[in-house]
Amino acid sequence: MKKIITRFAPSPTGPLHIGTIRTALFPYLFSVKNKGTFILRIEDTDKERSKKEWEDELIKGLGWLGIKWDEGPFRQSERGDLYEEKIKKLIEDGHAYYCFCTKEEVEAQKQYLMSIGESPVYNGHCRDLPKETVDKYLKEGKPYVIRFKTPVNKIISFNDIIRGKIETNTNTMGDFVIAKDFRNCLFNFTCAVDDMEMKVTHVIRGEDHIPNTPKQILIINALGEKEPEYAHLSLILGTDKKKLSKRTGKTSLSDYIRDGYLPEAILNFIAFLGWNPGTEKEIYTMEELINDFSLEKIQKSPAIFNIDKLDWLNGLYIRKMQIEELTKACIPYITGIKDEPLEYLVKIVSLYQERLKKLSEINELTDYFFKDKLTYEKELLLWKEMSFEDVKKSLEKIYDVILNDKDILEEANKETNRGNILWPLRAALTGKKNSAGPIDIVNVLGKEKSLKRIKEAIELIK
RNA sequence: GGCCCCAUCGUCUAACGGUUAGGACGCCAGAUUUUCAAUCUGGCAAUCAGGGUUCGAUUCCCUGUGGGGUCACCA
Repeated sequence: MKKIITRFAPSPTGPLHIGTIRTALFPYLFSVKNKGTFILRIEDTDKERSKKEWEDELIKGLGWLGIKWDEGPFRQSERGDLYEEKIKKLIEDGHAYYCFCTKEEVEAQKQYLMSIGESPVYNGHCRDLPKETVDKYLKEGKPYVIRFKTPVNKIISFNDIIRGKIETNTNTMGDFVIAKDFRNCLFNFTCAVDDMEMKVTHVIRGEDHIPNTPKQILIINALGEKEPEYAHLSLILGTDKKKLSKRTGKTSLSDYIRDGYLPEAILNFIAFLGWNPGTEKEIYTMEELINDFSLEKIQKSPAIFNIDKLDWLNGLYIRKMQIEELTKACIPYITGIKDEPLEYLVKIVSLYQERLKKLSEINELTDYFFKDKLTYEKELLLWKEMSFEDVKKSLEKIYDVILNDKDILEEANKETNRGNILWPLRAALTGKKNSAGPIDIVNVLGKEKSLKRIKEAIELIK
């Protein structure tokens, strides 16, 4: 069987989008599963919008997720010679031609055609210009573009692995532009040439490329090769059912990294947006994904990005982490750290491991460990029917218990309701409505600090 | 507007043409509990509409509706 070659071909024109990750993940999984080759190709033919910083972010992001490529990164900006050669060949063979129409003329045509309800395509004005005229215009230095000579009224058909047969009449696409000049080729052309030259067997990409596919097939065929297989992934939508955008939520991977999502959770979540193994298992490592992946099980309909499920998954992966590893991951998020030893931080983080959904939450949850003095309303110390007088008595009692190293729980159980002891203690130690268990906190905070905070609480209600 | 794609709980989804339409997230209730989580138990909740084909349609076909994509000298 032919060796499988897939590619991920992003444009470095902005932050790494969460939807883009999926168009990287699926061809990656497919190629690794089939022991194929996965190529990273940077499509940076748009010199205005392509930036090195975006490429760096892209590569960093893929590394963070654990998506590894076998070949590349290849940059289209470095492949100009190849494109020039191919475009010349197309012109020589009569598959492409110079067009001298101005942008304005073409735009006006398009508007007109749309207004009368027809496909807005180029009218072929320069399609059959006599050679002498072309030479004359070129000599005069008249601005031009190069258009592909699309066959008239022909059905281009391909069998999409995910969607089945897709047919397009060439009349709906017309003679599209493939290059501004020999050194400035456009997307459909460079993409087709590269897929062909790199011997890509499976093009797996977003469904926004479906309309481009027949154009690319035409180009590849005109260059004398057979087109690859195509698989078009549905898009990821925001909660407003529109293409995921900044308006409806965070879209770039860096935002999610900053919030403290784990790569395992992002990967697991993204993989299950539009794919599932057909079983009820849904917690998957990369290894397992590779093992169970198949293009046939990919969903045709678009999926809405549901942050609640990601949060749940992330919490799950956080709970599975080794505590020391989790602590190290949390440290960058804790703003109050001075020179506390790692083992102390480990104790703090372990108090919150099962309460954490995102690493970024650790700061607010544990800030009381890093403050000298807590500020809170004295009402916070009140538990159910207690009066301030009751609270004061409770706190004084706990003070005595801790001072004399007595068992806190045992003492609390002597009360009619142990909340009478435990709630004011918790509030005094943390200054918060919700927290980890007070006895655990005393153990981490230490006797001296705990006593100090209880004393401060007693002062507060005086 | 032309062309193309899509359609099962709120969301992600399962169901060789025959299932009480299953699971997960979320939500609600209960258990546990000093709070919040975590955990466990239970509950609510879906086949877009109308026509066919068939003994039987979530599943196949047609039409409609809805949503999305695309129509660049962007990718």
